[in-house]
Amino acid sequence: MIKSLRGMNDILSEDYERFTYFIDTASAVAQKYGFHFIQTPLLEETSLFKRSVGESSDIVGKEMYQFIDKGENDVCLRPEGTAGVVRAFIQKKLDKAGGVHRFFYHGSMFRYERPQKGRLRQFHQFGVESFGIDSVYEDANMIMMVADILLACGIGYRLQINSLGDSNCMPTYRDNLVKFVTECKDEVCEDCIRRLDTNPIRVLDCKNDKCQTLYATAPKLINNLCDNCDSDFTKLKKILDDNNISYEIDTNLVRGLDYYSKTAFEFVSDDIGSQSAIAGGGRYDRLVEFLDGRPTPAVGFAMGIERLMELIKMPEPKKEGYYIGAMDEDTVDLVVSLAHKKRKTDKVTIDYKAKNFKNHIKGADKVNAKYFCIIGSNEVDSGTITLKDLENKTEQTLSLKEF
RNA sequence: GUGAGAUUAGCUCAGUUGGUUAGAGCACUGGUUUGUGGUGCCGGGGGUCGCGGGUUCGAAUCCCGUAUCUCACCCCA
Repeated sequence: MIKSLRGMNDILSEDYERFTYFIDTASAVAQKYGFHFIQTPLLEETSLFKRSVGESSDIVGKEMYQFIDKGENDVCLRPEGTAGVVRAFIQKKLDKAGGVHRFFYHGSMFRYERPQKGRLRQFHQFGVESFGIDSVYEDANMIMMVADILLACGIGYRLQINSLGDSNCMPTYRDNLVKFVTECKDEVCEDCIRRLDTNPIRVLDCKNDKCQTLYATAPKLINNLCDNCDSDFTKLKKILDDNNISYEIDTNLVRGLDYYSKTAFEFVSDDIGSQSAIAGGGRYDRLVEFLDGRPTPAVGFAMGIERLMELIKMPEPKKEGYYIGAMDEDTVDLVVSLAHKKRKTDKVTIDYKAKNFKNHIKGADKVNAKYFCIIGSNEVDSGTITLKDLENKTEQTLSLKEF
């Protein structure tokens, strides 16, 4: 038997119902916030991700589905959504057009990782990106949108926020942190030594207890923000307070992708295992210019749909459509014709076999039909059919033509 | 990439110190005498016990390898 590749799942039946329910719900919220759908290719030039996500990240370093295509182009399946949207934004010259551009997207992402709960090699994200607004109100707007989406799906969460500083205050802070960690280099774990070279800020969320004890006295970025970043962060907290969105400040919250600055946030769930981040995002004011666009402030987020799946509370399924059954072999033809006619406007389920009443009604219940009718010799003789409403348990008689 | 646990019917799982023909519940399917409600009753189909080796008179059971899943590390949505 040929099986799907490791970490790549089929989505069908109830999973598909949940999946599309989430996308429909999230899309509706995004549209209320004035965002427009954008679809970008699954395959992009590899350098796009090297320049945006960053070569130091694990994603680019070892998790990309990368290959040379038949035209000798170095390409890869997208590992995340933001880079492609930014590329499209620049390619369509929207950076030069000025103004505000707001997009949402959803689709498959690919990372060559060891699969576990909430982590797949092909997974799906719903995300939004907002270009052209440097106001912290837009950062808050993102957080409120995620909160609205999660609320609409009945999903509980904890919100963690932090500020990563900007090109003004971050580099100075990073140097100080490197100095601090270097001084206790003999005591920290191997991973942290590695992080000093690759991405020093990441030492802050090291899970090693010993490291955490050492870092308790490390300089905190939150205390070393420049005036602009500091006042924005204060404002962000006020907006969230004013709108009754509770949050925790996590000074160790570090986004894994290089392009983030200033506001960083993560929505986590305590009910889905160790891969607990269900949504994450933040500001990335420098990314457009890194990708050769005109400098444009931007902010966005992405949600991991697979991680949300088991948390989504679905609405009660409603009875819908018709079930038509034949009592005799020679009325099956009529049932098929009636179904064909009725399907112009409604969902219709039929069985090609003649059965008795009880068996047909079992079938009707199984497909959750709202109306039930059965065609036997009585109906053919009288030219009428009896329509039974399975919800209200009422019946009405119609002529075959009226049906 | 590292470590641990799992894999038996479509699904969830039993299966004794290795011993006849591998079971249950749910699901599926047929019947319940061709006309009014699902839940009742009676039947039926369905398994290369993940795959490949080995030990043994004999393996679902013990050993080795391998694939996949799960959990954790790493990383991230």
